[in-house]
Parts: sequence; structure tokens; C-alpha cells
Amino acid sequence: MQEQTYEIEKGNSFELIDIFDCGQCFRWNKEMDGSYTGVFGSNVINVSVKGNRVVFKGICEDDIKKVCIDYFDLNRDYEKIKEELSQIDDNMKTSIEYGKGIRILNQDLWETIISFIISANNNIPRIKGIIERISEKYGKKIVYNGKSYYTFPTVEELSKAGVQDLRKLGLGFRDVRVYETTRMILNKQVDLEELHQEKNFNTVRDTLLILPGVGPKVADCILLFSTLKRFEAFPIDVWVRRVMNELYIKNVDETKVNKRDIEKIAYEKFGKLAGLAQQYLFYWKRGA
DNA sequence: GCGCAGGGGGTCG
DNA sequence: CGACCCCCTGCG
Repeated sequence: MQEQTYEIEKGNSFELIDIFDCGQCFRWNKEMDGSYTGVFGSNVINVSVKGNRVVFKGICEDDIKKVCIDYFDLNRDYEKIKEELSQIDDNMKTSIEYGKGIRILNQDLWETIISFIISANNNIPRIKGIIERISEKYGKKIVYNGKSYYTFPTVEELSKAGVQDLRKLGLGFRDVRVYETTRMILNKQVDLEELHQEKNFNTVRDTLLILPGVGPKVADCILLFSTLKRFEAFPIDVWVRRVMNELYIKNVDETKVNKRDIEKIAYEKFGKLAGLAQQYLFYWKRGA
């Protein structure tokens, strides 16, 4: 297949580091020249910033312009969103200045589900390693610029992996969770197409929670970071708990902060954009 | 250098 | 609430 390219104006809401390091994705790697290369769907894409231009190049089955506009959420007006959030308070203002280039990627739902099940009680280097090994073993190989890349396996492809196979790839106790979830999605006990159609937020969330390995935090990450695109989802992890307590709740013992209280404040302050607010706060606090 | 302890984007029972 | 698998990191 042939290499395609696509270019856009960078603007003020597109920064490679912010997009790829804000914790939403696991398959993008920095190159020597500062660009990033990643695999999504059956595409291998390299993204670089040159002055005020963003250059996408790589191998796509479809038109690269279409593929990138969709994946990088390029039709959404993040300037407007940031303006709206900035007006809430100074914390939002500061965090948005810090992570001004964040965009929420449109990641495949199935891949996002498995990726965040793997993320439970785990660290990022290891998570990335596991996902890479899964892709190498069960995905399809694509050669680009002389290097081999591997697509994330489809449901059918991953369903060929037994619990022991997964264990050998380093999943640890998450092996059974991934195995069971794969089966439930394969036999449509949980239908991913239907999930996309469903309007009611809590219905979608409750359905995700049926899947083994998907608890409240993972469910909210899936809702926020996948093509489900639910910006009202508010994943609460140790970092978010920390920052929400520090800024709004001010409990002396951070571990005693009630999740309900965090959710209540998040919803009252940020409303339908709570998930995005979370992302700016999380990225700011974790980086700063 | 290498060996070892500590901990990590939670979930489950 | 405690265990959970194990790679990665950092320190001695």
C-alpha cells in the first residue's frame, strides 16, 4: 500500500505531547525527530508538527484525510470548549493553559475496552508492553518504512487466545478478565453496535459494567476515550481524587474523600463537560 | 552493573 | 477491605 499525507493548520488546540501523553492512549510512540507514530484500525500514521502545520503521513486503507479528521476529532471546536471551561474557575483556567493542546481521540471501542481492563492496577510502560505483545501475536502485520507494525486484534482474532496464552503475554491476573470479556463481546452478550446507538448514558455505563474487569473507573475511561465519546463521564483515579480534594474538597485525609462527593462537585461545576475537565486537571496535576 | 524491594490509571469477592 | 500478577523503576 502507498503512503499518503495530509496537512492542517496547527492552531492553538493541537499539541502532540498533550494528545499522546494525557493518558488516553497506549499505542503512540515518540520518534527520534519528535514526531509520533501509532497504529489505529488498519492505519499506521506518523504525526509531526512543522511550524504552524501538522503533517499526517502513513498507510491507510481509506483516505488519510477522512481517517485523521475522524480519529483526531478535528471537526470539534476545542477553542470553544476551553473557553467555556476556563470561565468556570481559575483552576480550570490554569490547567487548560497547561494542557491547551489536548484532544480526545476517537478510539475504537473494542480496543479501548481491552486496553483499560489491562490498565487496572498497572503502570503505563507495562500496559503499553502488554498491548504491543497482544497485537504482535494476534493482530495483522503492516510494514511501513521498513518497520513492522501490528494492528490491534479484532474480537475474532483475540478470541483465539486462551487464558494461558494471555498469561504468557504478561497480563497477570487480568488474563481471565480479558478472556471472559472477549467471549461476551464475541457472542454479543454485550453488543458494541447497540452501545453506540444507545442514548441513555447510564444504560451504556451499566452495560459496560457487566464486563469482567470493567469497574467504575475503567467504564468511565471507555466512555470518555472511545468512539462512545461521552464527555460527561468522569473517571476517578488516585490523581483525580488528589487534585479534586486539593482544589475543592480540602479534606485533610485524601484517602477518606468520598467518591460521591467528587462526582457531585464534578457534575455541579463542569456539567456535561466533566470528562474533559477531568482530563485537563489530571494532565496538569500529573505533569506539574 | 546487578539484585532486590516497592508500587502501579482498580476490580472482585 | 485485602489480595491480586508481574513488569518496571529506582536505589543499594
